[in-house]
Amino acid sequence: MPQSKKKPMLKKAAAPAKKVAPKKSAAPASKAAPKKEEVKIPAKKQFQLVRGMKDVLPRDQWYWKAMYDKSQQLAIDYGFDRIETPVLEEAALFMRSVGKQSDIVEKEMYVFEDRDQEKVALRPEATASVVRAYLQHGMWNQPQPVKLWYWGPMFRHERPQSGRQRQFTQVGFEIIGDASPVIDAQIIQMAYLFYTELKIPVNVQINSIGMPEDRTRYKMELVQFYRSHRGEICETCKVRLMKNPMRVLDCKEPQCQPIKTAAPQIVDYLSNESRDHFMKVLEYLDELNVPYFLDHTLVRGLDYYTKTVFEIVTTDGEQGSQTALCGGGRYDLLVEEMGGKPVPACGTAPGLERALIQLRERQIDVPGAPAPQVYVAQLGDLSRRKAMLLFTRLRAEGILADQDFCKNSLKSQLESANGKKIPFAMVIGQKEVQEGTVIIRDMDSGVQETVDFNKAPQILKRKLGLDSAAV
RNA sequence: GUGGCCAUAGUGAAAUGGUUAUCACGCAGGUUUGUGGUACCUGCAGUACGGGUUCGAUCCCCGUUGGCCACCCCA
Repeated sequence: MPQSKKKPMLKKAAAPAKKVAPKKSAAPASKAAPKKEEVKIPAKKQFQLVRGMKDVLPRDQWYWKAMYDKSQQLAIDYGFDRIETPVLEEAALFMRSVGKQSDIVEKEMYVFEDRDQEKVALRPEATASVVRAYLQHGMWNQPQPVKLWYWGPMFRHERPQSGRQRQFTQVGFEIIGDASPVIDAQIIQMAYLFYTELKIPVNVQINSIGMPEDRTRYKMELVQFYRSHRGEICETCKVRLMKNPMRVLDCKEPQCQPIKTAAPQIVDYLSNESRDHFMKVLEYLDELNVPYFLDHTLVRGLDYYTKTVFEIVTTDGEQGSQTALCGGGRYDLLVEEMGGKPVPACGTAPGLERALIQLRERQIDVPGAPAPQVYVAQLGDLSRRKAMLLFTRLRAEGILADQDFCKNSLKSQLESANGKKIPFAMVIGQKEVQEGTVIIRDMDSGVQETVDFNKAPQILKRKLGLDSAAV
């Protein structure tokens, strides 16, 4: 018997298909216009999330709100305007900006043809979209720099882990139209404040990768240096040397560490201009009391970065897993590369799922749901009507009341009130309806008082210390 | 993308190649539809999916799906 319990619903769904036709020849007969691939729906299927996707459940909503509020506050304080760009863009946009060779585009991007055979992509990041919008809407005609912030889902097809999903959320701050190191410093400060003001301890790691010319000279030196140590380095590094030399600096193989430390550093190959810029950024950060660690091995995976690059990482190195909470940097060439005039820019993008993990693990308090001040209980249909009316009046008075008018037993209603630690309960039964009264019960002491129905809200206010006369 | 570990009610755990898969929390209801916190009773809910081995699989094997870890990379 018990087994049959789940089936009815499923049966219903399957029923039409069942008897419709002898079916063998049914398929060819249909018009077969755009030739759809069949989506098979197994009869007993338990639907699960698509890999790498996540539900945001009620228990996390207040964390999300705290992060959103913090982002918005920073945006307002620093004079950013909100922008929202679509999740879907022309695939070529990211190939151009993020880089065709980059891992993000090459092996992680969701690219597909839509029904018009248009090549589209789910955005793997949003800087490219923001720059696209800057150009498309002629924002260079506005006072420069243009400061924009966004919040939304990004998509990368990677192997999921904790703190790494295929759909994840980023908030971003972009400043387009100014080359000054002040901008870099402010962007970094904002990212830093985002975490520290949420009580998440973090470290800022910073480096400058200069302009392409600087890098070309550096890469030659680096390759030459590594060649002279060819015997000592790991296999992957040998490959990296050919494909993308600067990646050797990311290597975690123990055998490569000594070579890495001894390797030439990019800072020594910067042009005077790049070097001055970097020094200025550091000076501003000193002045702003934003602590940072210079990390000459920090190179980032997006092709568009120039000069300043930085990452914000967790301070607890518990597991090596997903310590990078936020990345960012300057991208002075991107706007031009995307078809605009040469316009310098700089930005950052905190990853919110990773911040969320920190908030949870550190059990950081964030503002939660406002607590109900009174619970309205009723017995029977007649009193339920009065109780509903009372609830409405309480609400009009600005008192947050809780209730379960769908419940019948007083016991379970008080149980519910107790469970939520609500300080007062109001009880209406037959007798009270008759008398035009309502019982106010102090849930802590159990002391009860019968008061006039119409005066109940005011009396409760007094008990709650909200008496307007007292103000 | 590569490699490894894993999958039992909503949650956290336990158990077994053979009757009805156990416990706690949770949720619903009850202990004379008028009183919560403690107590007691009842109920709800599960072996991810598909295949194989077997007389018999939740347990062993394979595949799928999903999670986790490391790498790659990144947020």
